Amino acid sequence: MKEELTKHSVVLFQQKGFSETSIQDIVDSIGVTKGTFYYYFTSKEMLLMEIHERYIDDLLNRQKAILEQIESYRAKIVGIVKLIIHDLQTQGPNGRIYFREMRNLAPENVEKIKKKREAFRLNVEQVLRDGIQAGEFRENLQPKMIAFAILGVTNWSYQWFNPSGDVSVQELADMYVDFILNGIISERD
Amino acid sequence: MKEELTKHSVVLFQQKGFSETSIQDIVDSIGVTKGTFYYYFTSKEMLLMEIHERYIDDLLNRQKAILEQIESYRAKIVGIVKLIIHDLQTQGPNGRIYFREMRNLAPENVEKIKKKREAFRLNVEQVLRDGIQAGEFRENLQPKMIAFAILGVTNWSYQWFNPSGDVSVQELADMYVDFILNGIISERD
Amino acid sequence: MKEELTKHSVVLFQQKGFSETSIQDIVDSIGVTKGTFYYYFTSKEMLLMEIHERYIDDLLNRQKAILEQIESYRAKIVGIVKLIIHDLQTQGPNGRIYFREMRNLAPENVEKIKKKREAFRLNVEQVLRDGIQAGEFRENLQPKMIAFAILGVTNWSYQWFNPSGDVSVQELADMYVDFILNGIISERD
Amino acid sequence: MKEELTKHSVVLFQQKGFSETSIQDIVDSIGVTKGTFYYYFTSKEMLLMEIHERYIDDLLNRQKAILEQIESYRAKIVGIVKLIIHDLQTQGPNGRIYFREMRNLAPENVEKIKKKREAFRLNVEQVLRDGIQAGEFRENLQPKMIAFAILGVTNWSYQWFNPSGDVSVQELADMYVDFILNGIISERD
DNA sequence: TATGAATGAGCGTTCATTCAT
DNA sequence: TATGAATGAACGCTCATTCAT
Repeated sequence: MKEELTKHSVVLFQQKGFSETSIQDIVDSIGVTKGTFYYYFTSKEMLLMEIHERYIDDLLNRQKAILEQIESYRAKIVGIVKLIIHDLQTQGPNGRIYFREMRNLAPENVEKIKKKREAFRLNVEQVLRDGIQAGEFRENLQPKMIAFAILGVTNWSYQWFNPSGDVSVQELADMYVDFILNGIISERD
Repeated sequence: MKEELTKHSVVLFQQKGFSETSIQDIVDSIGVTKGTFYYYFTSKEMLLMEIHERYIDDLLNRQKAILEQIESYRAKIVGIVKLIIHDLQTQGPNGRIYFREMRNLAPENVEKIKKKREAFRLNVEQVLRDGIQAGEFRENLQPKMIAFAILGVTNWSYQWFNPSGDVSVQELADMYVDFILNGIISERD
Repeated sequence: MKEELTKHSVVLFQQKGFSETSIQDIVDSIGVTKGTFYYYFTSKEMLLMEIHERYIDDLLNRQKAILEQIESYRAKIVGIVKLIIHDLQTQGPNGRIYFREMRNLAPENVEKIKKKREAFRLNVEQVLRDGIQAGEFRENLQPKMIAFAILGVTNWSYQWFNPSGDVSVQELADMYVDFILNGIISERD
Repeated sequence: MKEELTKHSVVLFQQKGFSETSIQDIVDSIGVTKGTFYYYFTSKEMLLMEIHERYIDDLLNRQKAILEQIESYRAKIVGIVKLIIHDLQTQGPNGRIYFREMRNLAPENVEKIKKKREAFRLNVEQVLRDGIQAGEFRENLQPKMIAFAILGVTNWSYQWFNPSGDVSVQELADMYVDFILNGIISERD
């Protein structure tokens, strides 16, 4: 039941937004009463918190696996990009909430989640830094800014990409890996 | 007064979100009463609509100028990237609302705004398409997806970039132009 | 278990009030679940009813003993005053509920308790009436009003007296006996 | 309207208790909506706070007048007793709330009211102390405890006395003045 | 004897909106 | 042009109670 509530909440939050989704909406969507919701969650915020935490924890775990298993820094970046893009299909709504609704958490919870999100980004930064030193990436890159740029490319796709449209998730991932690695210019200046 | 209301609304919406900002909050921030608000706006949604429309119209105008005045396609892309990034400083709050709060518009209004946002993106797409044909950009690019990638890099910065931090808006813009044009890889494989 | 539930309820009711204490609070305080509560009590009101009834029945019994065993009417009054005041220490919380929470009983239960409370008071009244006739008390007293006055002095102490403070229960009882018998004036006019 | 709301609230609180009276009950009783209530009061607690404060402030003012205008200490005590008893008629419901519902205020507000209530009692204590020294009252009295006893007699009447019954407020006041001054015993032992 | 899941009614509160002035 | 009183619907949440197990 708790799982059920979470699952339906995620879909609703993604469709209408956290503030715009009422507990009534959630419980109506699975035919139980509000009391039931509060039997499983102490508050609406706690539900959002759980969704956030579960998502980022999962992401961090899988990022860790990539960082440990793959050797070249280029391959690590490729792995992380593909990780995010592939989630579009399997975790779509979860991700869309994750990338939007954080304002509605209490300050202390925002902090907790922010730390984990930063950890994810800092890992990307570290790969870039190491890869620059190893000569795999260009020397004049600012790791921090470029990490944000890469995450911008991938995360932004959660705003518009339709996994069941013309372009498949695989194709998108390949294109973005190529874009990130090579840019768009036809030949070096 | 209408201007005043809009300006303060933008700041509040950006800080707390549209749903989380009450009309009371808005009018309190400039010391008038709710009646006054409804003298100038027919509804809270209409205010949001105006903010959106004004922002995207302005963006489209300036994009148009770039497209018309600059010759090379590379330069056009550079121009558009710099346009978005520079707005971080001058239009920060406006942009942040623009990139987030669209859910709260009625379907017909969403459609209206969406069309204009698409126009902006389609212009980027067109530049890419033309640039590919002209040999300025790599041939194997999918213009649509790459347009989204470029906008991802730039728009995402509205989520985290602090214009008064270590890195200036100019520096960020330069870095992102470089990233978009050249990617991160050190040398072609 | 029933005893356990009652005992903890009494303490909680006294601390927070009947309406402000939830069944959850009660069962949490002894580590069982709500189901258990409803196994032993048909409703929250019934618990309150039992507390009230038990308290007043006990009080009536002990009042009866005093009325039967002691001869002089003055001594009977002294006995009753001491009975109430001494309960402050042994029955504190019980008494405090008794003197406050009756509103939350159903009308028919209120009636039942009220009758017993009245019986207690009427016994005081009777002692006064008999004592006046026997010349032990002043002639111009209205027994009913004076009974209320005496109970006011004693019962009110449940609102403020701290049995473990400077003044002991014994001292308070002695003072109040003296006050009730002699008043405060220094000499007869 | 605010006055109206307060007046009806007082009656309802007295009849059913604070927790047992809903905002809906209050607004229904004068045919407005809940929104109206919250236009005038920031919370239910604030309403209770206002009732308390208004009542105790008024009481303190009138007590002050008595303390200043009347010379003998006996007369001062008589004045205070009559003040409280007479309020039964004019302020009945207000008083009944005052003597019961304080648990529902936030700690800081409880403190504020408690201080004022204590001031009232301490004034009685002071009169007793001065009166003892002046020889108007018996020497062996403990002012603090006796102050509580006197207030017990008077305040308790708010629990049972019906001003429109057999005994008038004046008669009750006279009886209680007599009781407090002389006690009930027929002759000294 | 005790649990735990579920209910449903109600509560205090918020808020966009209306409208007479 | 602006106010302030009022509305009414909705919201997050609580809680006494039920009941199958």
